[in-house]
Amino acid sequence: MATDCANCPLRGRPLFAALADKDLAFMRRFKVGELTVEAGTPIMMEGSNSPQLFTALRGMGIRAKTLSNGRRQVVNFVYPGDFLGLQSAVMDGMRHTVEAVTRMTLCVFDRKELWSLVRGNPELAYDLTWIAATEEHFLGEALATVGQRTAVERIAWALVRVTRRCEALGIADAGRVPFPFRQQDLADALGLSLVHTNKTLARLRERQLASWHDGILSVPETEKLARVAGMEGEDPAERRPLI
Amino acid sequence: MATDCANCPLRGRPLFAALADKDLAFMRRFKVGELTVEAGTPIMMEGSNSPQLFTALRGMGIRAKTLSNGRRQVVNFVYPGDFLGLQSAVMDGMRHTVEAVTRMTLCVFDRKELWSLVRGNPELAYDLTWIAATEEHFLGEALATVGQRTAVERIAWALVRVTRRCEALGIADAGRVPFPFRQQDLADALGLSLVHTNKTLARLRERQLASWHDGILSVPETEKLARVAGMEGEDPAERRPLI
DNA sequence: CGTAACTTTGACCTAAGTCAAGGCGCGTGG
DNA sequence: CCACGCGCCTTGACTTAGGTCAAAGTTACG
Repeated sequence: MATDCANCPLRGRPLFAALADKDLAFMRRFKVGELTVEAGTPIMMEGSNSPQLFTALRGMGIRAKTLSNGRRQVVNFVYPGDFLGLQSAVMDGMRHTVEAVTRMTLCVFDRKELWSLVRGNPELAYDLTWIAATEEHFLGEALATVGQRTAVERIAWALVRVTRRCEALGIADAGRVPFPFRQQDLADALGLSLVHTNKTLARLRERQLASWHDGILSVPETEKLARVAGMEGEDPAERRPLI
Repeated sequence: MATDCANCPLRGRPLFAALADKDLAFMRRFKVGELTVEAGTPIMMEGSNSPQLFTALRGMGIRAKTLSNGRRQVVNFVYPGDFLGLQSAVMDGMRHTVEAVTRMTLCVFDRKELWSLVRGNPELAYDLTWIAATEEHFLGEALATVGQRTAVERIAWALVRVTRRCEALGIADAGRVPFPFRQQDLADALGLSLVHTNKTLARLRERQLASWHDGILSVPETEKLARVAGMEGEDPAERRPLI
């Protein structure tokens, strides 16, 4: 049975901004159900034009796009609270694939109602723009990372981002956070080869900066790793709207 | 003297979607003036929180961010019709620098009015989201390019994108389009070194696929270059809203 | 137990980076 | 009016970070 938005397990987490009562009411109407998928299931396909929008409630996934030469770029790792499908709604058709990596539960919205949401509820329309702009910002950072940083820096950057995100989500436990992906996924996210990713991770492990086993990433001192990444100047995950 | 939005030289270009009369009226109120800056002028600074938003009317520029190690990532090339400052408005403060590369004319809007725009005019709010989502999509492509393509492919990709953009804008003349940047800028956009960029451009020139002199890029057969880039599956610049 | 999906390691290779030196056009000031 | 300085492009010689190939561990599962 579906959770009521008012009792959403995510809302209230430090990461998410509070929502006014009337906006919550609107959300409730907008939400059409919940979807649970097994690990490995594709949620949205590149090119497809899904009639649904989602918010990840539980579990993790991957956004990726595949080039015509067969190579794959992981665009982002999906964690609870992420909104999926805005591109497909606003442009026409999805521009990347989203796939569940663990079992996931998703909040389902009706795409057709998006317009009525924008029309009827400016706060939520603003939040939507906020989300898109934030995603844009993230991709800018990722681009700068892949374009300008070395392998160690890239990996350190990614691990720090994930750790911070999980901390803000409240799913971190003493520097230990869920990271249920394969090394290949991380490699594809950072434009590195699997082998080099593996070796670089080994070096970070030796230096006691990060270890990652069995889907658990553990970064004892985020600050140290952030210094390795050369990300001193960066803002640590700010509060975001939850739709 | 400022151009009236109704006579905007851009509106009406094939690239841009038409705007309803009442939305135009709204735009007119939203617009507070015009700004002309000389080549080389920074328009928005990383970290700053400019009280203005802009739409590029004439001229070209660069969006870039600088990492703490001093390396620079060019995030995008700015052409007429691009909206500047959404990030700064919605998040807090600009996340990258925007700099004029030629003399530019910008349409100026009052950031404080953004909220009233979202509230009072759902069409425009939707367009705003559209713009952010499109920018996000572009950055995803760029990320995939820098992460997964070789040097030749990257450069070919960038040149094709610019050419297509200019064609849609109606500022292309038989495959010749304005591209007033330095090789260093292109290199920084693609995560390549200046030297390698130069040599790769030379090779494309020899193969008669693209030549670029004195700020003019000329791509005789976009399709051929697109094939070199490995971008067969890609959508050729769709119609976008102009704000 | 066998096999399939990941990770790890070692040996070798190459695309792209770095360094360094010239070239070319333009603006400034002597 | 010339020269010299500066910003940008070009080229060649050499180096290297990271890629590719290949094989052996490790688990998990049927």
